Amino acid sequence: MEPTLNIAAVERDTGLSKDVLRMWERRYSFPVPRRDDNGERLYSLDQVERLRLMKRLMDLGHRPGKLMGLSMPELEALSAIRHRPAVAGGEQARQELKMLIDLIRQQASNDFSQAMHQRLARQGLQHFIEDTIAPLTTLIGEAWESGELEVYEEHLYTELTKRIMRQAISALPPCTQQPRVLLTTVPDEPHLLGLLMVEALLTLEGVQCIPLGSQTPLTDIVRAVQAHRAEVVALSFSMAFPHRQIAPTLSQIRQQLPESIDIWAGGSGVTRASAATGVKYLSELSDVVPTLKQWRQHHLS
Amino acid sequence: MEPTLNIAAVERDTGLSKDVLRMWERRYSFPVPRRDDNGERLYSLDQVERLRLMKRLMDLGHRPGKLMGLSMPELEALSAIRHRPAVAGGEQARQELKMLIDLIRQQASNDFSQAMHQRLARQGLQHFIEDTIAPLTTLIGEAWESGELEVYEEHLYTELTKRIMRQAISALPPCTQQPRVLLTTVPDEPHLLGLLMVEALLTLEGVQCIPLGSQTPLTDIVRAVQAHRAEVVALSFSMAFPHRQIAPTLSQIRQQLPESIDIWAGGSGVTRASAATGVKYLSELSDVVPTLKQWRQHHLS
DNA sequence: GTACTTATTTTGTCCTAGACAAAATAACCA
DNA sequence: TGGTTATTTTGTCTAGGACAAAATAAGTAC
Repeated sequence: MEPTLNIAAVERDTGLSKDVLRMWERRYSFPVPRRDDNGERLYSLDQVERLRLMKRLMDLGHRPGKLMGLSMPELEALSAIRHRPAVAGGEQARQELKMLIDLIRQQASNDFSQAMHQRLARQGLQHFIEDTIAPLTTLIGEAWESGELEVYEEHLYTELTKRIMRQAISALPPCTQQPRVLLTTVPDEPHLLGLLMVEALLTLEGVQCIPLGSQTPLTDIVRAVQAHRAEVVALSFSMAFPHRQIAPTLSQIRQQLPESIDIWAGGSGVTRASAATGVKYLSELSDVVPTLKQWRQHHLS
Repeated sequence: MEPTLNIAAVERDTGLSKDVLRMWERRYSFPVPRRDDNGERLYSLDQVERLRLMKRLMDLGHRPGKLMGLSMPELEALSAIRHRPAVAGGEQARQELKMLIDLIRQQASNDFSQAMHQRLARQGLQHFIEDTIAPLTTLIGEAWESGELEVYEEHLYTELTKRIMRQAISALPPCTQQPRVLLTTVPDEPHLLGLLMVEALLTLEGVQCIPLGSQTPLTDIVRAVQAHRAEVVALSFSMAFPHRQIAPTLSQIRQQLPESIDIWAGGSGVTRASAATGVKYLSELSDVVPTLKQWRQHHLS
């Protein structure tokens, strides 16, 4: 007797909303789940598996209409294609990073943490971020996109890496220089790793950071900015965040904050988002420090 | 021109689902939002504020039907009532904890972190968790329930405390003893602090912990257990998690895992949940170590 | 009065099916 | 080839009906 999932469970497991699941059934005749005595949908594990794959492909820019006609092997083939260029840097550097990922895949968390700590000690925080964490996170992202990595492996990587980052940040001396930057993500966006990298880079530049963690309601972001007298709000959006919602979300925050306060939006999700007025988009990690310098030049002269 | 929120924004800001918002409007005639040209709901800030308050009260066990008739001052009065007994321990201990909370409220994050580090060094990890973090988190919870604390203050507390905890955990030596415990939360449950306390206590007992962070899809929890050959899955549910969903969620995981694997469910949310078969409920942090000892006695003899 | 069982109310989540706007693409023209 | 305009695609909103599980009230036995 195979287990089945109701529509709420499928929403949680796939990230596709109930509305979308029902609409696809209406429009494309997929997925058509069984029904229980009460007429409620019961999805099979196969259907959920396919939906997860389709969601992953859609986060890469594919459209549901095109994916519907494809068979499972065709979808997997599509997923294996590299969509973005591989990590820059020498072949040796790349091999080293691959080895770190292999540790995650072999469930060798202790070895992974130890190796990362060593790299941090050797490279120093700034280079550790630029040359290890950033490219490694990109590699992890690519591996996930192409289906080589399980979600739980990505979770483990993220959790272990967050620990190292937070540890490194709290080892830095407290800062008192301008500006004060409030860092967080909006609801439905749990990914915090990119923002931690930003926080580390900013802290290295002497910026006072106020880290609110992830998923702060917009109302509370606005209130926190006022309470902390922050001059900048930094928000991050991942690929998985519904990119249609990014611009309206940013506009809503913009609307409730005085013009004098900067909003910086970053993360791999923003590249596919339409622009909101009065918001600075940082598409690369390397944009952070120049944007900061620009702010200081503009406000501290 | 006052800003207005559409139904999706209200869902994000209040945690009340669109279905619930529409149903309340139909049933109780609150909230009745304005409509745009397209007939879509536009909620005012006042309505959202009231909804946030009602959600907080409902997480405490109040029912919407009773709350609907009340005025805003009456709701606030209701919220100010203590629902759970205050933190145990002497008056002096309590005052010290209150002072820590005050640091958060004064936006003195650095002072807070420093004070916490001092306490950790003084008390040692085990007592730090039992005598500082656990009661402090309870106090924070109470302050939030009674409306004394803003959401962003709770976020800041959580983020700073998570950092200290993670730092303390990674300072411990790697463990090799049985069992292997996989720790995570389910989707829609972002609160990780309680689980970090459990992880620390378990690590102190020599347990191998596999921390997946928060919000792992159920499918991936199951896969991770298999891949890591974990013997125990520890899940945590906060007050804010829809308690109706706890039992079905746990049952679903139970269904997909072999009987030999323990499921431990904890957090302040589980006390209001109905029971799922084959799941151990840990209602208190102090249940963790006894439950572990029981497991070891049962499996390692 | 207390403990237990049984009705009733309350409440959230699911359902169908229609509508529309914004984004993405195709078609067109310069 | 580049830029503008139509068309298609897609997600999200809408209304109102239905039902089951949880919570409460009512009833019954001790």
